[in-house]
Amino acid sequence: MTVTEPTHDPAGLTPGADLPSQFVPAQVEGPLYERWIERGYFTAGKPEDADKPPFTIVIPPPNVTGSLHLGHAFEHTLMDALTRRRRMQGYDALWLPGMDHAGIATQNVVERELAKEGLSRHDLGREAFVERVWQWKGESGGKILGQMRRLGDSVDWSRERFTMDEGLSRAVQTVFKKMYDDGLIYRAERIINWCPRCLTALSDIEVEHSEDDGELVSIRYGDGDDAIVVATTRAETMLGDTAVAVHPDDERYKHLVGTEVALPLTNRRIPIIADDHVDPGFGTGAVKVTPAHDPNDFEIGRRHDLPSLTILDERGVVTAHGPFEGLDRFEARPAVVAALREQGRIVAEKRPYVHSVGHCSRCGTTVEPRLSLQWFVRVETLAKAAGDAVREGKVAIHPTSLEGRYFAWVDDLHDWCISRQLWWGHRIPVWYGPSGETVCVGPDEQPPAGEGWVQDNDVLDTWFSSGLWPFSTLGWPDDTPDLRRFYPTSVLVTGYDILFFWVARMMLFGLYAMDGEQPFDVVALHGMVRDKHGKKMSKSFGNAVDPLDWMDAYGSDALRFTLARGANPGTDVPIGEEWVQGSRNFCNKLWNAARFALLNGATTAEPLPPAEQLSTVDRWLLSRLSALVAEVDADYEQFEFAKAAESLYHFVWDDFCDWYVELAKVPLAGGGEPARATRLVLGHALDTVLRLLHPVVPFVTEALWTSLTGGESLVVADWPARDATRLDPAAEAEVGALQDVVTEVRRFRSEQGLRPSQRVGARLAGLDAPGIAAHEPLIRSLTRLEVPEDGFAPTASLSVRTVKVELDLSGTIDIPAERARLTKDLAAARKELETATAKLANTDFIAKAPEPVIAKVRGRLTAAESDLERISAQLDALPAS
RNA sequence: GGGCGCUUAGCUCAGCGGGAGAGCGCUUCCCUGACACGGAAGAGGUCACAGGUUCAAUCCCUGUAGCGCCCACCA
Repeated sequence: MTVTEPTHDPAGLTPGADLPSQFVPAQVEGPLYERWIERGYFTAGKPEDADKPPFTIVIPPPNVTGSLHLGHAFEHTLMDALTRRRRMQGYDALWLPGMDHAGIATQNVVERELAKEGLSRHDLGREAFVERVWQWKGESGGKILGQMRRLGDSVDWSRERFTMDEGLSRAVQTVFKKMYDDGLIYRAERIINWCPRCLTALSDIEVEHSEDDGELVSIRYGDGDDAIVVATTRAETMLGDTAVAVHPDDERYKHLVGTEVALPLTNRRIPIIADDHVDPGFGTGAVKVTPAHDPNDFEIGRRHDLPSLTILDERGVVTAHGPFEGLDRFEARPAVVAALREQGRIVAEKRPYVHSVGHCSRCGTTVEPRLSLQWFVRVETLAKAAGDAVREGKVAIHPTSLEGRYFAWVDDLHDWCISRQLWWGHRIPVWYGPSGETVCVGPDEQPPAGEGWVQDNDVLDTWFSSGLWPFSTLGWPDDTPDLRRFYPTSVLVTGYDILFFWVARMMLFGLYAMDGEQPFDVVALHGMVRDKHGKKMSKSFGNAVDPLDWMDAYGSDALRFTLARGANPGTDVPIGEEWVQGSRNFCNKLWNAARFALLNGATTAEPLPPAEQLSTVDRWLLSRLSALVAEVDADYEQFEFAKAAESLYHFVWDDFCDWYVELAKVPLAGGGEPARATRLVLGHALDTVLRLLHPVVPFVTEALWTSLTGGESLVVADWPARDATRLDPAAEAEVGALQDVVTEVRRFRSEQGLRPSQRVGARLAGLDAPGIAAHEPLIRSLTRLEVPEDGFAPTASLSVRTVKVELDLSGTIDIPAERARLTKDLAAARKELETATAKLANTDFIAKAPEPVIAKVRGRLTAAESDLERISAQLDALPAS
């Protein structure tokens, strides 16, 4: 290492520079990110990396019009940590960024903007509207990119993609065409979920069900002996009834099956039919059948060849039915009931009834089942393959407890409605001819020319294009170097909430389009970020947090570390500002530990000396460090970020700062060979910890590491190797004993009310025992016990393990306090003795418990015995107050 | 209506067959020459309830209560 003259550099970016006493994230983050970008560290697939194994993550593309919320920050922290670690491990790591056009969501946002100007999309026309959305995308997308830079995301910006890119659009068209030709995409008239506000079809998962209050009314159809009573929560749909259905075995109605009944309020007569679907136990056992407005009824209608009568238009307004025409469905409902009541046909009054109602996941409007002509994906064979890929272990789902949800969905999937009556999205590449021809147009084909040909007006479900993301972003359908190198992707990191929306769809498409090759090897599912009381974050509830606010206040590292600490696989993450403050404190602690080390000449310029040349304390730290490397490495591998972060936190704060640094002050002050060794241990331990922490907290670690080592960058530094040779149980035991002694003396001091500044002379005995030998200076340093002067007169004593400490309290000992303390300890020791004795007296225990367990209890017994003896003696020796 | 999960310190959560843990909060003392975004020492829990299995249960099994999530075309 070249020796650099220390200069004042508040950012701490210059090797050898002085560090300020507080870590100031704002001074470090921007310059470091710039530097990383300039040096091209995040660019994958460079020629010189050709020999490295590839590692790929594609980002779950955020909605262009949005901004990143804490959930994104969480997800990005995990992906960045995985990517950075792999890069350090010597992989050619690609984290591919990008955004989603998010069809319906984006269109809604832009329409809302237009509404402020008093315009609708129809005022602009399709082309101008789409142009407007592109414009909006340009403005809005920038915010997300800025947030990603703030977070420190190590994405490969040269490969950024957007689902409406030309290349990705080609991929969409190619898949559509292939599926169309394979008969996996078809057009049909079906009952679909319709949003009367968004004016488009929705897929099943875009409908959210909630338990809503409704009213069940019973209506009498027909008169006299032929009368039949039906119940409904949607009275207005009776206008479209084309039958009444009963169960075939229902004796009450057998005589009526095959007859007709007059439909009230209209002059239509409708048949009474028998169908298994009807539950004779529910209500009256008779059901009104409205094929055009209920999926079940549609099926019944098909079975019985009933006509479908549509009575609501696309906005949910009643069409052409006398007095009700022009009424909204929710106005029509009470109007119809009132009219029926007037005719005396309401036989049971309205009854409150809670039932499940579907709502548009985008706008909350009650979904209307609607009969219409739409495009569908035939899902059966694709879903089977998607299920099998997980069953056969080709794709692993983490945590496995969430596999069940995946199977439940994939194994029972209805055909997927993919057409949307929107303008923003991939237009369906199908053209209709003047004489009813239908032509699906591939990406490199020209649409049919000539009079009368028109393209389908609809666009594709936004999840159609995001389902292609793992390969469309890598250049498919072309056989590109990227595709060959980086597909299948390594890990998919995403929330369990879009397991169905996205993960399952990528599986369907990936396996289909890539000839059975899975889109990713592992799916790592994370939970949702919640507020500090575990409540869902939402803007309307007022508990949503902009990650930028916390990054501004506490730094990106603090936010990232907080999120990582909460990342138990698959479980939700509560987060509050106090948590982030705690992480900020941790970063600052780390900063100051490094500052101490640098101030005291810590270095990595020379190799770590062999164990024989190191003190017990040094060997202890390196042993702990060795265990830490193994733990953290294994935890990262299993996506156990919370555990990894926790281990690192405690190593840094407890082992390194509270013990090692304090202990190191003694040899450092002494100089010579011990000081030299200490500087090396400080340097190497810090170096390793910074490497281990870098994936999670990239900024502080980078700033400190370059200062400490003078190295180029942690981003491209090597990941620490596990090294079991530094494990040293003897040193750990010895320092454990030392810690016990120190803690006990401190406790004594504290309970005696002795201030740290108060000089206390003490004589230490029993230091000849193994483990404590030669640690007297350390003990004195950490407990602030002075070497006794002439005329030392001990007035108090305590003993821990083999060590006896006699103190000169100059007659100020607080006898009642000491008696209370000892009495409490005595009681604890007695209890311990009792339980251990009882256990060992149990013959079943002796006979059946494994030997190590018994040995442990024996050990506890002897320890308790000696404690008892020791404490009793101390109590006896205590002068009467 | 199905399926899954949760109930551990004031709060948020780890742990999971053999001596109850963390962070924050709380109490006392301390601005000691890395750090007050700090240091030291503490208090605080019949691990929801009831049975069962076991030498041993917070941990396994059964049931009860409360909470949460997902799925579902029952009028």
